[in-house]
Amino acid sequence: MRLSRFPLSTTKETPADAEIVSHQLMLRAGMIRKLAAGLYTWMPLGLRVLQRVESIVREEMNRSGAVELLMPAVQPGELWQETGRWDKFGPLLLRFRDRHERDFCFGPTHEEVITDLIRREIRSYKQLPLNLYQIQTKFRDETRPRFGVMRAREFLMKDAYSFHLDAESLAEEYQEMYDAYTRIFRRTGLTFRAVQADSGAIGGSVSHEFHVLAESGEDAIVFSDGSDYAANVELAPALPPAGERPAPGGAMTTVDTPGVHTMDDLAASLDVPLSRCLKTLLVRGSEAPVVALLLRGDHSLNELKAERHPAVAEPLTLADRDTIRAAAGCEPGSVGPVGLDVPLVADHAALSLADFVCGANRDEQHLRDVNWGRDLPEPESADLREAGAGDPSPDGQGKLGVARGIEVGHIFQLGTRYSEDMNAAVLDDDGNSRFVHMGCYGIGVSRVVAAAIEQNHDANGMIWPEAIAPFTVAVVGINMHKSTQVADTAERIYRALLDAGIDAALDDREARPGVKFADMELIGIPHRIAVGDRGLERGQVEYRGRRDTDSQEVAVDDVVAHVRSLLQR
RNA sequence: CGGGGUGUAGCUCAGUCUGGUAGAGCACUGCCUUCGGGAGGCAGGGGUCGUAGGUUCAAAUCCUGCCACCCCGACCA
Repeated sequence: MRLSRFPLSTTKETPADAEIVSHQLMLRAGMIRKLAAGLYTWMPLGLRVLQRVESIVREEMNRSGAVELLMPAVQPGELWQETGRWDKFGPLLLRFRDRHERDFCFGPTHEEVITDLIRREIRSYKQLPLNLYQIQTKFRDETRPRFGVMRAREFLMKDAYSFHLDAESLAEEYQEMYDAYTRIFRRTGLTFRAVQADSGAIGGSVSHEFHVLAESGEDAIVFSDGSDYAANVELAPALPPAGERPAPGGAMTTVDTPGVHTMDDLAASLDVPLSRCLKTLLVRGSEAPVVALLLRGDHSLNELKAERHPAVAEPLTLADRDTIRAAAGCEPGSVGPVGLDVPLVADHAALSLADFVCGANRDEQHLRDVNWGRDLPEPESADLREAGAGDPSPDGQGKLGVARGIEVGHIFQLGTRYSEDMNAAVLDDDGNSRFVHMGCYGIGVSRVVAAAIEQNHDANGMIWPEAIAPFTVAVVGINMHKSTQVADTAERIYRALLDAGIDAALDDREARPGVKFADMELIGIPHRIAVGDRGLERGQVEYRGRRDTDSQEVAVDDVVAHVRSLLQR
């Protein structure tokens, strides 16, 4: 590509409405342009990256035996009525009517359409297993689209659906997809992790998310340093502490704690570690109006775990100030379990405390040296807290570390949920009709692009992994409109790179060198060859990798081989 | 949906408090100089100041409604 004929449109200034670095850089580099909230045009530069990701996904899906098709983006509402999701999906589903007043929606996902297709097409177990996928634009009417294409309303998704006679076949295909996803994300050059994810009503570890690791990720994931255990933190169990609870020491006493309303205040004012304070959270109960959840002061509540506890009402609702005063007789900062007449559920770690500090259920007072069994009854125990760094791994091997990730892929065993609702069945070898088992497998293709930037950038801009870079090499002509020597050499190198099968850009714009360098760094081209009169006098050009701090001189005739050797690494 | 914020040139923003002829930088066009790390000079084009109404001799500025966008949260997978 000759950049003189390519609509590159970079800016020095960061657009005011972009919050995260990938969004800022994509706008500054001219990769995307906003049309409306959550709707973006992919400019030629951005589209090149998007298509590279798309190609990798397509190649590996095909390699895995999945077969590509393309379904309509617009879907009839009646299909969604069949599965009950017309109502359940709520405003996330963009609905509209055609001229005959029939209901339609713009597809946010395609389980209904593909299941409808399969029930018409597939009659026999001999036609199974089958895995069909598409790469297509989806629309989800998010209440708050944000972060550019990271969470857009319209986005590009690869969605695959597999169909099987039984659960065993589904499990095999699931593993096939797990392996394919691993190859896909490995090929993009990104650092990623597959983690166990919330599997909803189905149970077992039959759902995995694939996360690109990045500090700015919205999800926390935990992983063991002693095994391959990795999970979304919302799912990771926190093991009960090993060892016996220490014996009680001195008698319980009441202390005045004026102005103390937070756990940090409490630990500081009484000079006890946070880990020996007890946090009491009042939430709405499923039977009792209020239930107290007890946690160690340094632990935080895992909302998913709390919500799944039978005593807790769904959805999880923290008690408001009035409810707290009615139940405990004090302000939120002084609530404690001693003498509190509501059901108590204690996290395992909280239950192994001795001589702890907690609220006294009187304003501005707390209790010291409180002990389970002695000063109050032993409460029910449960796993309520968020697992954290340093915790033992749930599989018993190693300790947990915590990282942040961006969810770019999700694979799931659906079972017969949709096939039953929509009556998608085949005949087995005994002639019996059986509902097909289904799996679904998604990749947020456009989100991968943003995630790649979140993970790979510096003060000068983006740093693309070679596999998804918009161009692999930039040939920058220094003042090439003034020097035929430079123009000819740059042109020759550019053509030689193309002939070698390397995706090169020739920066033949009539711009100053500093502008060109800055642009090539902003748009993150992995390799750069600068051609200028100064070096050509000695038969040399300059090579510089995007992460390098210095350039190196390479003979004009060797530069293509030089780049090629770097690419083969 | 709740809370907060912002709407002035393509972009980043000043001007609004205290009403009185629409501004700067970047970008863009032309000319000159310069040109191996986001050049300088001169000249120029570009605005119904988000929108509708109101107050006023006079509104970007004050008042009211509406719209759009952004942030936090809840929601969603």
